[in-house]
Amino acid sequence: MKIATYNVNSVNARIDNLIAWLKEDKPDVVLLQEIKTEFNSFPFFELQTLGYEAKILGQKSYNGVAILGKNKINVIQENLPGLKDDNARYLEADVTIEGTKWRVASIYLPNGNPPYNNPDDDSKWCYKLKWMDAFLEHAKELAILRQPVVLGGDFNVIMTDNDVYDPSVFKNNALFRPEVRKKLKALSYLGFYDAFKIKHEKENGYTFWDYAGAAFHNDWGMRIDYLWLNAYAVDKFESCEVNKKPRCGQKPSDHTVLQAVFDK
DNA sequence: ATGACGGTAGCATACCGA
Repeated sequence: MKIATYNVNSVNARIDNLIAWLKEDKPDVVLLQEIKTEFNSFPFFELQTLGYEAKILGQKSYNGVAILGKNKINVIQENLPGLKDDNARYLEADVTIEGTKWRVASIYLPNGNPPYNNPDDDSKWCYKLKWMDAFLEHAKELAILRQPVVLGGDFNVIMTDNDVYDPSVFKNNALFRPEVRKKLKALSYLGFYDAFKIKHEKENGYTFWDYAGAAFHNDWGMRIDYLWLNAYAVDKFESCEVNKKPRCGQKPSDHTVLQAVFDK
């Protein structure tokens, strides 16, 4: 059983890449971020042809999250409870696979910059902190579920110096400030495990490389996409890998796929 | 200190991302 997360940077601009990857890797559940489209323009048909049902929380131009599955998807939560949010960034569902009901969420956490490039405007930074607080409050509810839980997506947080090609460049960046690192770390105190780090202590695990300046070629990347597992999911957990192939071809997203394999 | 590149809306160029 394979669960993957992929920030596609527009599902319609990426449809060929997405289909090629789905055909090759055949994940059972896919968490998509930045689909950048609403319901009427989402490629439901193309995905159905490959055997995937899709549930989406869409938005025109920006943001938007989706969950794809080979099995029936029951949406549990659209947007975070207790947060008034104009952006489509959170979708949670139950998916039953071979008799086990999995709780999954597709998460697109706010970027939070400026103040990095405009110290006078802290609105986006404050929005990120508020969003993370609402997410952690909700994660406390998810932490008591007695079923496997996988929280995946683009968290827009670089947790350690090892997770970015040059920590000094990102010192004051909203992705790397101590406030957001501390908040994401709190997820582990709630009993969620960083799937990639369980299996890979030393590897950088980059999931994003900027389009500009040959960043991918030079491996100037960062690890900002995560799969967080509760204890029930860890029980079934077998492996977690970054798949760089979707970042290599024609017209790639600036992110790539992070996937985890489970025993049933 | 910052948007090179790339996507969207919509038709020129502004806004957004990390």
